[in-house]
Amino acid sequence: MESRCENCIIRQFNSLRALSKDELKKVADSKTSKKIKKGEALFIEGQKLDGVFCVRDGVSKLSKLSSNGKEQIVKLTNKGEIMGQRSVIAEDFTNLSATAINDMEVCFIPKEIITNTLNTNPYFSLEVLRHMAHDLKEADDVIVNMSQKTVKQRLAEAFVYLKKNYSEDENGFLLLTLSRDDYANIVGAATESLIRMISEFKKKGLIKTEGKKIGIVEEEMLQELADGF
Amino acid sequence: MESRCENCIIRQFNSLRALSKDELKKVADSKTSKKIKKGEALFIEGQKLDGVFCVRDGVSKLSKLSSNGKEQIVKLTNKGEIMGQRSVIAEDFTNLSATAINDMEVCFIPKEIITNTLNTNPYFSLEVLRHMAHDLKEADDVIVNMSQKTVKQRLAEAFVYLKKNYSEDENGFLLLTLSRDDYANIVGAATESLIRMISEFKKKGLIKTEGKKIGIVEEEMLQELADGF
DNA sequence: TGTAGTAACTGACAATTATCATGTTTTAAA
DNA sequence: TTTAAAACATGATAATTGTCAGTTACTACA
Repeated sequence: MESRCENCIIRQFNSLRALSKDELKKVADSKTSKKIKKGEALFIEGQKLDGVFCVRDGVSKLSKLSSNGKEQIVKLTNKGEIMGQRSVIAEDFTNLSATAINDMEVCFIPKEIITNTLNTNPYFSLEVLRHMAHDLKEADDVIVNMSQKTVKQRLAEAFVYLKKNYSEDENGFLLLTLSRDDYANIVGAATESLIRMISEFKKKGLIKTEGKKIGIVEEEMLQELADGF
Repeated sequence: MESRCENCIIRQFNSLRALSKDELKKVADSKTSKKIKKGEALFIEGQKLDGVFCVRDGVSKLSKLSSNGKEQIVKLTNKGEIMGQRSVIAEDFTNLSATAINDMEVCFIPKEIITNTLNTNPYFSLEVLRHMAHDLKEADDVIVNMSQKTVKQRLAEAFVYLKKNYSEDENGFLLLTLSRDDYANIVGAATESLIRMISEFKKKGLIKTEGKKIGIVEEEMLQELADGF
């Protein structure tokens, strides 16, 4: 897998599209590709990152440990996203851990390339800035949801979100399969509470399950539930 | 109050310090100063902002309405901070409302100046980026606290935060006086629950009150409480 | 292919938090 | 200075959510 960034479609979806041909060449020359197996960590909260990760394939969770020892999932990354930029830009330790939810393919880009380009190419900075602005807005939304909604509402919202962003297979099951524990850590609830709620949703016909797999049956009703009706 | 940005100390604390003399002059020529009274809004969720606000004095709350109609305070701004940049950069409606908690003095800088400078001065972009990276990290922390901590812990944390960031008067009362409602909206709880908790903290000698004013008595114990001991 | 370990699930109960109702105090305006 | 409105406060109760203690089901691997 030594493909050149110049030919990589993924980059169209992130800030790397603002790079010139020359810059892109430099990235391609210094990047390394990695495969990460399901369950493995890309990086861990508190580490110093010496580069960023560009996700070619697979999904990861960005999480943080609370002082009570529970993990909170802050964000799921999409294909094409860049991880670790916050830490590289702020020259700071990561505040989050990244763990592969399924098998992943990522490219690692050393931080020197990133910071150099930030210093010289304002379009790149602006792209990164836009992306971060988007993340910040999403984070605000999460804060409001976490503080003002019940666990039931948050779970309903999570299902709608997953369907919209990670689509489903031919039988109507979410392509992204999360453990009950992961769901609990997204929604911020005890695993047992969450399992009960999944059972309840299933009983009401809002979702269907098949082993770990979950399918969204009544998207509109889930959305209404999430909005408090 | 037609002071020149060139002489304004405030700018040392935000991304405007990356501006050249010329750029600063342009800002000074196009900026307007405003006084905002306690309780008044600087902007409201959903508005299109045509500039950013640089806070010279006073404190404001950035908040967002949940679908249940309750307000959630996402962040308090400090003197020197710039508000509205996320919206201007993303060319997006504001996702937050900004309301003055006490009387404020702010400078309004038209967005054209900001975007022009972002396009031409990479140091400025980088400064803005760093600031946004910081905000994003803080937002992650808030998410974790909101999801994993009890109301009691969150309130304890809020008190410690307020003492650290907004200091206190000669009698040991927090300089920033918030209504019980505001506290409830920071902590994400019903006002009644919050009032009860304040009474409890007071009874235990962790804080003292005098009308609306609140003083932190046992900072370490509050911090421990916040961390779950 | 058995078996250990993990994940999924359920019940009973306790703790936390919200809601409603009501009273008191403070604030601001006539 | 009176008076209405808002903010603060408390009690009773209900709803939500967490915890503990188990059982069952799946998965991996020796």
